[in-house]
Amino acid sequence: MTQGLIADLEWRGLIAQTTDKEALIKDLEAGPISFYLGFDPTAPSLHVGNLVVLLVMRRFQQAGHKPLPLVGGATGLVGDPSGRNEERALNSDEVVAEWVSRIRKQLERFLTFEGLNAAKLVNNLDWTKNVTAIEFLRDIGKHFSVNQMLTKDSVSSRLEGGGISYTEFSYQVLQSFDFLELYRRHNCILQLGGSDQWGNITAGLDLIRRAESGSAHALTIPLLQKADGTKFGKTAGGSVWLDPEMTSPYAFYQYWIGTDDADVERFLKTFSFKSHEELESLFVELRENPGARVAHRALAEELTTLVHGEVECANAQAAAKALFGQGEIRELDPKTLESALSQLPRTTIPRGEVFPSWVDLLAATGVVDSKSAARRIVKEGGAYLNNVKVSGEEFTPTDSDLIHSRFLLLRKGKRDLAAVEII
RNA sequence: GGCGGGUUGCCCGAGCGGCCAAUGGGAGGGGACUGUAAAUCCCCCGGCUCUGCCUUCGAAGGUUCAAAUCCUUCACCCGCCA
Repeated sequence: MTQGLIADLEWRGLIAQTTDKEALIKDLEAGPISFYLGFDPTAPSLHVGNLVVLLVMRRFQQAGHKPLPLVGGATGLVGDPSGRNEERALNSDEVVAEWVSRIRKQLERFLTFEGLNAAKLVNNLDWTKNVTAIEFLRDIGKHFSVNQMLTKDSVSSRLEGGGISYTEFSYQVLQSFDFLELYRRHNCILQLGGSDQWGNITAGLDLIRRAESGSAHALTIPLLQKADGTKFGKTAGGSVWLDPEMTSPYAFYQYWIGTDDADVERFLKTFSFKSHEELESLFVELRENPGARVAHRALAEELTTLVHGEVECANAQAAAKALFGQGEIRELDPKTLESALSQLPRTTIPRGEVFPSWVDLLAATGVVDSKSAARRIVKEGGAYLNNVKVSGEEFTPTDSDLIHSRFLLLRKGKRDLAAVEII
């Protein structure tokens, strides 16, 4: 397996930059190595953008290497300036600690914590919290040249723009310290990261050289770009999270189904663990018969299964089939319908209560942001009840609109759905 | 510390006393076409008890019949000088 790891990553377009590639390959083939990849807790959950690098970590583990997934309990308190043109808002200790624990839990899903090359979760707060400011300045800071620090992209772009605080300026020193500590404690000789991490990672290599006369490697992964130039992993509603409470498995599945044709091949190469042959045949299918969306489905299925499990994936698929099916929604059997609707945002109305007007109902379910927006969408012909367009503002649903005398299915546009349940 | 410039809706950016919920672009939304894709075309894009009303143009006061537009103070940003 170790054999073509780097070649495989190259085929997938997952290598942006590496330090001496020959030496890296040699070390990788000489036997299992320890490597690390850090995630800063900047939100309560990881998102699909993190998945890109996380799955590269998984590939390394499958090739026999030992992952040290790091959660930035310390760095998350400071804020990484990379890729930002503004200072980050600082979060409180409690909030960051909470996010750390949630992210740890998520990471566990993607790596194996058993066997010879079991992954080991680490938190940089463990080795930074007891270091005094003086120790830090003397033992670590002394190895850094401010001249060099200033040349890092993350810093220089901020010097030209909105400025940078001493706090964020110091970030690269903290991250370097992590690499040094992991090198010392676990003989970690490789750090992975997004391509925006190159500067931070190489700073760590320098520190290892100066402090320990040691040498290590860096490998960065390109930031995933979308064909239309918009940000990967964002929808109108915000980021696509891995936490099912924040992005439902259904919404997660739908995100991948909606992938631009022009992006599908690259996304599959980035995320899929299928064999090259299987992938190639999907690409052929995509080219010859894009309307069938076979590759889109394969992508959505594999990722939803990986992140949410087979059961949730099956539910999301069943819901998609039921809700987007050409068939008459009323003819779905109650069980299928109920499980499909359970994937959607849901509003309840006590049985016997009068129904709100069409506009009020749309606003209440959250498919639109306000009543004005509801009126607008109704006028434009974009509002549907039970898959039938309802364009009169005056309309108010009645009992006869209920499916199986319990549900209403509201839709805005092609795919923005919500359920109303009478209880 | 001094002088000057700036802060406008999700973002960029016009407006510089009434004709301003505020030009334009982008993002976003709906419709048509197609395939839950892209491109294209049309429409929309503060809120509400919607032919009208209410709240917005960094914050708070003030002038005026009338302010995003004028004045005062405060906050933040950006230049130049010290």
